Amino acid sequence: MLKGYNPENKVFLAVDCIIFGFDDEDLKVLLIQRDFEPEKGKWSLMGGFLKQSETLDEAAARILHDLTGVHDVYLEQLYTFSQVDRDPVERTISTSYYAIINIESHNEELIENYNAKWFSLSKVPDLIFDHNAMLDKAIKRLRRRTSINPIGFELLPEKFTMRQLQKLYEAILDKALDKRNFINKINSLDILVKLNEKDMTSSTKGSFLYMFDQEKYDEKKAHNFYLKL
Amino acid sequence: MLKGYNPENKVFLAVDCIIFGFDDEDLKVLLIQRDFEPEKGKWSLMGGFLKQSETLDEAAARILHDLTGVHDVYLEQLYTFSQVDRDPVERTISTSYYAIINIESHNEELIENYNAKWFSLSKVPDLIFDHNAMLDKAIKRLRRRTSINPIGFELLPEKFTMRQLQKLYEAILDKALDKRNFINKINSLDILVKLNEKDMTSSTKGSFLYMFDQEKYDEKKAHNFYLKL
DNA sequence: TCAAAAGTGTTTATAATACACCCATGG
DNA sequence: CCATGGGTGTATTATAAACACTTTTGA
Repeated sequence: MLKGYNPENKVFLAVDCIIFGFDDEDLKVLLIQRDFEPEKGKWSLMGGFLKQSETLDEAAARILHDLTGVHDVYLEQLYTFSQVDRDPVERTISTSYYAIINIESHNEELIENYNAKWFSLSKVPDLIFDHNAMLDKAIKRLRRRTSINPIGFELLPEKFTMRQLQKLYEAILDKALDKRNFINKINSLDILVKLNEKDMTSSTKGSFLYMFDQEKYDEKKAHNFYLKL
Repeated sequence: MLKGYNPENKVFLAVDCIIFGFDDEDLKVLLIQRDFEPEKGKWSLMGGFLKQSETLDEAAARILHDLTGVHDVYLEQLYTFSQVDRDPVERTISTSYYAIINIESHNEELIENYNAKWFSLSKVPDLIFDHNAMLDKAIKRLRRRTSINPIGFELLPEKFTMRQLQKLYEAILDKALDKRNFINKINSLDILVKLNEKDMTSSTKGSFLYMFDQEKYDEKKAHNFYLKL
């Protein structure tokens, strides 16, 4: 046997997915109620085990899809949790991933799954194992991330108003932003297209809709543009 | 058997440590030459397997100590690598950690281990497995990290000159910095103590030595102070 | 007519950058 | 006496922050 490749050292490696969504008001996280032991009935992140033939990235995408029907989202690795007793059944290490998705555009998929539900961050229940700690870490990362590279367009519908975008950032950063400064900063990034179209549902006056310019965004992202809010 | 806890899913979980050091000129990384298979004779990061009774943090500290004698350093988790064929022997996932240490203050420990050696970043050889990718990721993280929170005092002797500190930042960031601007910024952080003592080895005039004020540093770190260089 | 959201610029404060010369001394 | 690194300050520019009023129209 080669040094260290001792079967006694083998462990279960799980993957847990933290899925954020936004509904024009609150930042939410997707949880499922477990219908199996251990901790049956409790809420948890979407989790599963890594298989021999897949990478962690692939496992995260598979697990998310299997449990919620959601697919084609960009999942980013967050952290690997390894407390010895984190899983009461067997020694299990867990690598967590997080993603942010547009609630509306994935709702159909979710409706079919009765165990998955969105929770506002302020109303997240006690989760199994160390999942609350995972969620906390994901929130922190999302906040830091947001002020480095403008993340967040993934959370909105294709066409959105400045108000929606601002509310999104306020929800992520958990603080109020000045409307004029916000608009000026976003505009200075030059990654939005203003449409000749108004959203009339939000006010009597109606507000212009914007779209996100993927090409310009990709171009700028390559040089890591900062966005201090 | 409980859902998913299928022994077939078990994997080896390795830990690899990227140790950065600084010698007044270059940023270096500590590597060891393997004296066992696979890839015997090739250079690699300090690596080993996670054991059942320890966390990844503990495994990283143990492995670093076992292979180099170095102890009591702050190791931070970097990323978990999971390419299916990254290890030719067995399916092995690896969680990487990185640390920055003061070369001088750990040299005794290292001298006793003939297989460990410092390499300038520009002269790192081909490493085993995906260790070059790990190193690349660690360098990127270190650079980003450095411009958020002043890291780097760990890399210097207890007493150091402004020149040394500037050289260190230049080595980490891989770019030249303006002397006056650098000193002004560092001073404005108010975390250094200027000593009544000069280092005479570096020049005929001699340059004042500084120490790092741990108390002030901890105080400020709590509020995440930024340092843009 | 009024409530509710949309839209719009300027001023001020702070932070980042660019820049050049004299000093001290060991060899 | 000169080469080498040490030490120092100011002006300019760029970015962030604070701040208030007018517009529109459906209910």
